[in-house]
Amino acid sequence: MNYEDVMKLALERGFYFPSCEVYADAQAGFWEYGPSGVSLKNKFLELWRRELIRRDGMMEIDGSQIMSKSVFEASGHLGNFADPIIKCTKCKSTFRADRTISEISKIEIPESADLEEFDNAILQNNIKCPKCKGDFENTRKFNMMFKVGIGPEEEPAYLRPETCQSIFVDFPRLFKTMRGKLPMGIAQVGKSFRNEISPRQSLLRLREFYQAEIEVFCNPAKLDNVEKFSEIADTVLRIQNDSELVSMTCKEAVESGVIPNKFVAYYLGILIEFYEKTGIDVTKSRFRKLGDKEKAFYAQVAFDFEVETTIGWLELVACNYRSDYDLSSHANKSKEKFEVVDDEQKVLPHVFEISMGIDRSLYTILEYSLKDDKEHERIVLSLRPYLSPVHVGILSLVKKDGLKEKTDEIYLQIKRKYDAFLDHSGAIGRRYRRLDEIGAPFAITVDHQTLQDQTVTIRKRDSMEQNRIKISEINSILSEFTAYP
RNA sequence: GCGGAGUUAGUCUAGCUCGGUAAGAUGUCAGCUUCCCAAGCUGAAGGCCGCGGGUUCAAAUCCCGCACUCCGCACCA
Repeated sequence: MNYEDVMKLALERGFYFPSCEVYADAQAGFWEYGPSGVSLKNKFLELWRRELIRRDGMMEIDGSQIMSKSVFEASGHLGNFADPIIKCTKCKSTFRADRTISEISKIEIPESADLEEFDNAILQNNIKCPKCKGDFENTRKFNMMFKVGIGPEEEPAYLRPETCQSIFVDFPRLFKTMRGKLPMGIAQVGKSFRNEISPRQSLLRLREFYQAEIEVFCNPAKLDNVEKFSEIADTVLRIQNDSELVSMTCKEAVESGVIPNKFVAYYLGILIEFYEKTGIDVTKSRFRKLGDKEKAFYAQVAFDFEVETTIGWLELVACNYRSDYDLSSHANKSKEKFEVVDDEQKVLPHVFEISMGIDRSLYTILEYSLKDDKEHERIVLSLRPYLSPVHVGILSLVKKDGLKEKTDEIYLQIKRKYDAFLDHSGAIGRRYRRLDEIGAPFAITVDHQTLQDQTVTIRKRDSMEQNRIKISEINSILSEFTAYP
């Protein structure tokens, strides 16, 4: 199913919808998760914790969203997380200064250059607005961070543009107090904020968005000394290097040099094993190795994990080898010591990060799971049972003859343990269809026979087949089939 | 931010040319009936027609701004 089908489902069934929508001054790029969306998101994150955090023995923190100016001076975001832009005085169109100059005059100025360099180049080469030939205003920087004023004096601080900065800043304390030992993974789930020029496509480009970030701190001398590598040595990765897409095992990727070392390969391996369990078809995915121009300013080696969707390739995860960029910057700025002892030697750890876009991942899971079952005239959200917002619908075939009461009784027995939805009203087929649309993998129906022999029917979402089971078996069956893998 | 297309009940759409205080389908809720896959009947709720201003006795309809959504450009998780 395509973007519009997913969007419609999201709006109608409470997955997500625009923020502040009743007001005309609502800004673009802000969306809210409804009940189904929150339930899906929570389950997705639980899977992430199981498959990455616990699997690798990482620790998880929860940092502030507002961070001090110094953090972003050190991280480089104040200087680099900004585009030089120029605005036409006549038609008010805005352009990227570096791109416009290179297109018209073939002069390459790095985007981090002084603003005067852009102005000079524009003057000397007589560069005019490509649309209306008007003159440009002076070049200015558009920083994508949201600035906030703290307290009555409005002391400047910023909403974090990525969650990981608190991980870097907290690293010395965590290493000391949590008995740290390299390699050490620290993870965080939370909101990040970027003042995008043009937010677009609901969850896919937001100004306020969720990230699940993992920063693994390691000894740069030991990047090929990875005990756990054997766990993923035979896991297949699809890697796009330049224009060529190749499928190879992690072991082959390291041996051929496509991936620089076992350390990076291990994390790409467990990442793809995680995504396999979300229901996304990983044969439609790739790790795209980024060229120098595409990489973020802090990255030494970068792979984007992308999945093919109906609106094109979508970047879900950025995997960056950040070297000691962050720790040395924070060490210099703060004068704190960020070195740690590994094998009786002082080292400044290097960092490999797995920066996951949660909202985009959830969208992609929905798109891959949503099916149009034309034969039975229904829309089915075939989510993996452990990700479904509702695990089971509890239905009475009819309300009368005590069936309603019996149904309520069963619902009460299981509602704390499972996400169960109780429904008595309307035709039974209609209720099954509704459950199909929110992805409930099971429906339990109480009928007249239930009152005689304490059995119910259990219906499976994907096959629509029904079996009769004992009430006493409901718990063990649901427990088995809604369990995480 | 630019260019193009849109915005009328939860959803989809009619009405706009030719101003006269909103229509249908579907969905939702309640009841009856049937009793295992969107059946039927009855009833109800739900819309300051994206927002603001103007023209007019009167605006969903005409005019002007703005916002948002979608498609391209550029940027990114």
